[in-house]
Amino acid sequence: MSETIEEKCLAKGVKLTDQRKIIAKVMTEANDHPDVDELHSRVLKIDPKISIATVYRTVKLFEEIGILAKHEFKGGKARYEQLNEGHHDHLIDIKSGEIIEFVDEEIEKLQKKVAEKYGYTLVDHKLELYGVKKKTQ
Amino acid sequence: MSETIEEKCLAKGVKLTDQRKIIAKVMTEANDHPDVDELHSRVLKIDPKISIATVYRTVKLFEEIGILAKHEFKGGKARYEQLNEGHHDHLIDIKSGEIIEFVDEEIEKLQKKVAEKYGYTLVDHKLELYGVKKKTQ
DNA sequence: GTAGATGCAAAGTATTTGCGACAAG
DNA sequence: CTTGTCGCAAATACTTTGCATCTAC
Repeated sequence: MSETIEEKCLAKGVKLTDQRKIIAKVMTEANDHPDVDELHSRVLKIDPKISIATVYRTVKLFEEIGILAKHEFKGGKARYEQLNEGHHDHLIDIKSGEIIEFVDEEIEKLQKKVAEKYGYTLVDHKLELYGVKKKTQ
Repeated sequence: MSETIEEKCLAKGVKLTDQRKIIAKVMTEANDHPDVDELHSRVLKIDPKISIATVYRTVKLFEEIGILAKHEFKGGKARYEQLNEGHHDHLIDIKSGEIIEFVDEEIEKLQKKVAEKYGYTLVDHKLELYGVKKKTQ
């Protein structure tokens, strides 16, 4: 079911260059949400020749063919994460910057309902929660 | 209850310059979500001397003292709107760019619940729905 | 072999900032 | 008066792009 990024590229007729393979690998191994700079420096550790322009071009391409998701959280640079089957939203710790992924079916349903109510079909959405850790847990 | 922007500036000890008054007026009269360029050109019609730098500084200031909200919708420049008592979220028509404001108490409650579940106190959130108009309404 | 990808540096956008002149309180 | 603001232009931050070269298929 869950194919690798490389398989998806083949399926889409996208050329599999070394650079793309490396970027795919780094993103697959990442379990955070790196921005382009961060991604670039991780990629440089594998191949020090890859340019930042290629990284920009590649994340854009990967986003278009649906294997990466781009997030523009508050006041920062764009950050990316690998897109798997399961959709999720984000809860961001405004102190530490930590990002928690969550799914809430009920909210998803209500969103669809709101769109319908205004005569729209929901095609996408963005939900970000910003919070602070509670002291007494 | 709902004070004008000027009253809020006084209350916060913020100097009321002509430029700020004009920007406040334009934002108060706007019933859309202009970006800084658009705001600047509206402002120029009243006083052609006001610089874009001042507009940037002012919207930032107004955001800090809680009288404007900044939105960074998909792939565009930052857009602003006046913040009134009632909080609302946005439904964006991805074809026309039209923006519909909505409130859904149930979603709000669920968001708080999600944050709680992970041990967080919700301090802010962002919910944007992207949709296309239905043909048969 | 050829279409498309890469690296580089230059060009774009959007936004911020240093500074001397100026104005609000 | 004094502190903060303004306009200007230069600077910054992020991202895109033109072009000559190279590479996957």
